[in-house]
Amino acid sequence: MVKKHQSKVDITTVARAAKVSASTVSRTFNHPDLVNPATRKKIDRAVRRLGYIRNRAAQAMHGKRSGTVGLVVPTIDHAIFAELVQSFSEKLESVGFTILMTSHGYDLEREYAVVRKLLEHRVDGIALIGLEHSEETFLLLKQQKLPVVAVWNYNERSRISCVGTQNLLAGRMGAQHLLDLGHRDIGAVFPDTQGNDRSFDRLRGAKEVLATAGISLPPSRQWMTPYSVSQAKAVCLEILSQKDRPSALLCGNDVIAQGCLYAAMQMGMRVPGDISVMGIGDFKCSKDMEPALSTVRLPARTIGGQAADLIVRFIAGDGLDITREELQPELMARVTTARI
Amino acid sequence: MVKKHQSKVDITTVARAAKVSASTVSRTFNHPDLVNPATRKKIDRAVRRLGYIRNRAAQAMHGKRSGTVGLVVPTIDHAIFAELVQSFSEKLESVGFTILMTSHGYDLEREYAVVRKLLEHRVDGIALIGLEHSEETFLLLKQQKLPVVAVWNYNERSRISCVGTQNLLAGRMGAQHLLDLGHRDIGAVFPDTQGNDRSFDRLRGAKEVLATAGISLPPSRQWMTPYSVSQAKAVCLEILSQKDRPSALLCGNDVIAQGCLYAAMQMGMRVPGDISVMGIGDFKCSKDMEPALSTVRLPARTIGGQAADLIVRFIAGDGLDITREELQPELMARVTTARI
DNA sequence: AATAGTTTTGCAAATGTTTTCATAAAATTA
DNA sequence: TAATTTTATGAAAACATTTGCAAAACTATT
Repeated sequence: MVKKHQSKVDITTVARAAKVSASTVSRTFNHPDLVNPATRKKIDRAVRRLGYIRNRAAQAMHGKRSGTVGLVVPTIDHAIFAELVQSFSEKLESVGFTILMTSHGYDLEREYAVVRKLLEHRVDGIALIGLEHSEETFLLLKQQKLPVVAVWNYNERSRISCVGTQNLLAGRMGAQHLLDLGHRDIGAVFPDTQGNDRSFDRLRGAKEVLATAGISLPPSRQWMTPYSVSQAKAVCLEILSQKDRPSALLCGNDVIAQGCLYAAMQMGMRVPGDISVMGIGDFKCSKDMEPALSTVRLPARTIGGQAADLIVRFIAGDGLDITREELQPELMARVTTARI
Repeated sequence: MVKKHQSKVDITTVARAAKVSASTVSRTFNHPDLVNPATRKKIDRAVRRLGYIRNRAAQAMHGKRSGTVGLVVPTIDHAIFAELVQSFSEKLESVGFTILMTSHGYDLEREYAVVRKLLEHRVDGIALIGLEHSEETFLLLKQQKLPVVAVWNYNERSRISCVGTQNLLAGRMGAQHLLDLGHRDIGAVFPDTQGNDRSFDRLRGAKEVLATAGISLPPSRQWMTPYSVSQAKAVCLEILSQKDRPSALLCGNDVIAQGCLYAAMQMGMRVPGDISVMGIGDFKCSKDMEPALSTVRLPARTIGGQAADLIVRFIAGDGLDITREELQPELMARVTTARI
């Protein structure tokens, strides 16, 4: 082997090496059945020898699909979307797509920017978390006539296809559970609901249920903390140390609930003896916490999988009508909540 | 407005609408200073009106960079890489790159396949987790002359550039800490070290230190569990319930340690009173656990940030010499470990 | 052996950009 | 005002592929 393959090798390099035309090489990749097995073997060898790698960019220029799907999440830094993202991308990768993942840190302006970026890359489809997006984003997406799926939330009147649960229901279930256990003085620990419809709906659901039971949720019974164990713990330390504390805490999600648990533990309080703690989400390790966390299960893996299926179906060209798939949250009454 | 812009709008559509040539439109994007502000405004308007979005694929064909960086992780489903990935992509996104993320589930064969896929997409650079990869992968990467950075591990003789810590050191520090506290009967709870050099090195480091102290780590003192709170908890329940249990447990990472903590709690055992638990990693919430987890801190955010910097530098063209950046693990002695 | 049918291949056009080079227009200098 | 420099624009080639069409090479059928 005298000659090193320094310079970039493209399809014509391969063609020359195999003594065929570029078209034939292209065909070996895209329609192998149309080319003579013998030729195919020759070409295969050349490809291997030269270390040729197809250029998706060039393919994509022919209206061919790019083979990528965009995934837009608020953040990657948390357990929250981990299972969702994993099941979503597993499924898509299994049918040959690559995921272009971007995050925007709960900033809908930045979301618009990253969606644009994905569009520049000519993704074959886009999945977004949640149903709250800027008007510009919706417009952009509509204009493109691109498969789009909102994941995580379900809403019967959503402007785009969605697969997820009604967070409203989850909020209701959480509150109802506490009510059923006899709690009347309930505190809510939620993240900022700005640009976060999941959280907003959950809180709204909870308030609804409480209201019909004649219980209000005054500002003094609401606390705000981002989705962070640390910060939630800090907030809860304050809540728990005030003498007039609620008998139960409904948390915006399991991360916050975990913070609460740790706060209680640090103060030597018993859960659920001294205070009940209710989460929302049911993350992978919630059932293993000590005490095991009562929560409302949102079927993340199922959602991710179905969302992937849906987007694949869209890309395959089964129309683009708005499709909505609802999955049900489920009460997981475990140890951290008890009758008062 | 009579005519809808149904058909795909490309650069020439815009050019026509703005009554200029395609070149000028292209220039407005790539070298705005070369075009007359007035023309630029005209073009801007046309772009906006038509909803034009540049086609990166077509750009990429000109040797122009694709604006993407590939990130290959074993899994997205865990806390383990969350901080790393977040800081890595934050930094890259801030300079205009988009992340192409793929996972392989600790399978080095699949890793090869996904790397190939990234190459097809003509990423401008690739970051991989760890330094253990298949020979084929190394070959492929070398052939391509592409910026490549291995993240998480440091090794002075690595075959590719790397930024990370010596997991060996982390393992040593963990073991040493337990030794310093007087523990002589130590158990190790680690994941399978197959295809996971991080874990392998940590265990090796621990064994080394123990050996020099004259302590061996017989099979009966080693347990295996994947990185999962649930499964770690299950394994630890067994460990703790045997009457001849070690006085301290060194865990492969903080997720496993968390499982141990929960197991102890469930059995009503005191940590560190009845048993000491040591983690490795120092995840975001480790300091907030109750009791606060003693662990060896691996500076994930710093690693992610520096890796991103390095890859940007590579892409910018500052040569491709193998560069190695070492970050130090740090002992975080907290509450879960105590003098025997 | 001639014909018809089938399989395999290559040519050339097309895809959406960027960039080099040339040219026209405007601004500056003498 | 003429000559020179600068600025702004367009034409066309280039990039790495795919694909429609047609030619060439086989096979099968008479």
